[in-house]
Amino acid sequence: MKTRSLLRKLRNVTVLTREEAGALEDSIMRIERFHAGFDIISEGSKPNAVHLMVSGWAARRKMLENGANQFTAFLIPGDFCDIHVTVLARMDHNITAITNCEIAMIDGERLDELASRSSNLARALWWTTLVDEAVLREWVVNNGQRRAYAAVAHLLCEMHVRLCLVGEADGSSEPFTFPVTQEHIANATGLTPVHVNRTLQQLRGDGLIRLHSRQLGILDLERLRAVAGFEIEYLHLMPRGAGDEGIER
Amino acid sequence: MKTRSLLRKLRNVTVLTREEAGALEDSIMRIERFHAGFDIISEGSKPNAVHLMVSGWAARRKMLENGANQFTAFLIPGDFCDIHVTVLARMDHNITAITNCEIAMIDGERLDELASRSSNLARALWWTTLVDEAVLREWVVNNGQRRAYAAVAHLLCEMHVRLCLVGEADGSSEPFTFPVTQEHIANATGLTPVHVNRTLQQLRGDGLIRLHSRQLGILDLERLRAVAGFEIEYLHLMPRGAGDEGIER
DNA sequence: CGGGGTGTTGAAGCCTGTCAACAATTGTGG
DNA sequence: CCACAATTGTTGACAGGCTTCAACACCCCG
Repeated sequence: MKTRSLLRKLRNVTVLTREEAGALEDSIMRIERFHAGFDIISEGSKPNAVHLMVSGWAARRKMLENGANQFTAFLIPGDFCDIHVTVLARMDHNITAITNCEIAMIDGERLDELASRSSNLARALWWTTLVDEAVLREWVVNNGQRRAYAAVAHLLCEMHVRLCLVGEADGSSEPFTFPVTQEHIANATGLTPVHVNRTLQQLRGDGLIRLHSRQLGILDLERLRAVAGFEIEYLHLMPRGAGDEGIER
Repeated sequence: MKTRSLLRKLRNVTVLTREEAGALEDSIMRIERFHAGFDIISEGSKPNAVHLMVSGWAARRKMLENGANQFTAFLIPGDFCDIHVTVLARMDHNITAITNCEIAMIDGERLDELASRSSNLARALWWTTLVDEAVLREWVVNNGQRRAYAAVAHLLCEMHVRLCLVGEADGSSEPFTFPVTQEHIANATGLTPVHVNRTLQQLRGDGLIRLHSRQLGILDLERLRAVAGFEIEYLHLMPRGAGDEGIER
């Protein structure tokens, strides 16, 4: 079940039939593995398959002339790297593996077919795209308006919810795997690694989080969300009303 | 021809038949007018029509608890405010009129129909969506990595190209209408109005732009793009290869 | 045991924010 | 068409958040 995470995510907002789920699974042509630090998709390339994250973490990465990197998204299991690439000629950014990753290569045309046969599935796939966009807008806010302390907190809140959606975390204060370095957080928030370090120390000192050896524990979710100005509505989890296992609203 | 700007934009990347163009025009139910400063669509609302910018400028605006505003896009003629809203329950941000605006209200279902009948049109609409997303990623970079000077320059470069695409500017150094206040630029770049002012003075002093009474003249496009680190590829203008009237690559 | 990546700390400086006042421009009503 | 008000743009002084640079500690892995 390489689509396990994806299905779990979709089922937060819709009901999928066994057939729809099976068809998704069957659209996978093969699995590819990438080592941490390597590019899964490179800027300028033209992917000939849709890439779906099966396991591991990756990042959308834009490079600047001066060598700086800015992430525009973290990709976790269940996320598409490039649903709809077929429309555009070339990738305008890189997708880079943060940890070792398993990527499902999906036949794009077959996916289109499935969507045209099941309006329900089409809507669900649309939903993932639009939520990705909403997250991206929130990243603009993070980089533009929030101070380091709130920005880092917000990022942690976002990832926590998204991880919950695919079952990689739960609503408790139990630590979950959070395999990014402080430099990765810096690339995501537009801060320097040094300042991320100091900011994390503050968050730890304030009793909001625990973050050690790639394990993140959220000690006081309510307060963390408060300092982050995190409002969960932008993730659009409402539609079905069920399936929100353990995610605090 | 309320779809004039949209058609002009789409024709930069594809060929549209007279029928396709006519069908788009016919999908417009009515035109609504909004005064500068007012919300066209509000956070939390559920639009029952697709909104297309016909004339004027608007902005996607996210509000923070402290009252701060962050823009996540400037909308100009030919841009959709919310193509695909039907998929999500509610707007997670505001669309605010910067100038007086004319908005075409389009029947969403009819638009879906058109797209399903013409894969060419569907692709073109997809293209607009994906370019909007690419622009959004670039805004993350702008807010995260670029210094004020480069960020403002980049924003001007982006708007210049986009205005060219719909015929509101050309490739010359002739001034064109650029109806935003320094506060708007501040909201877009994550800077304060005061600092935007100083940054614009620098850009003017360096002989790169002229900006007075809502008219922007780009005096040295090449140098402006250089200081901005502006690389036009992210706007994905290639596909058709023609139609790039006066836009410098 | 060694080495590279990662995390941590300190000092110094700069970019940008803040506050506040004033100038210029635009819009409005008489 | 002028006068006034409101908005927008401009300037200066000062503060502060974050960066930069550099050194060192830690940890995991071969």
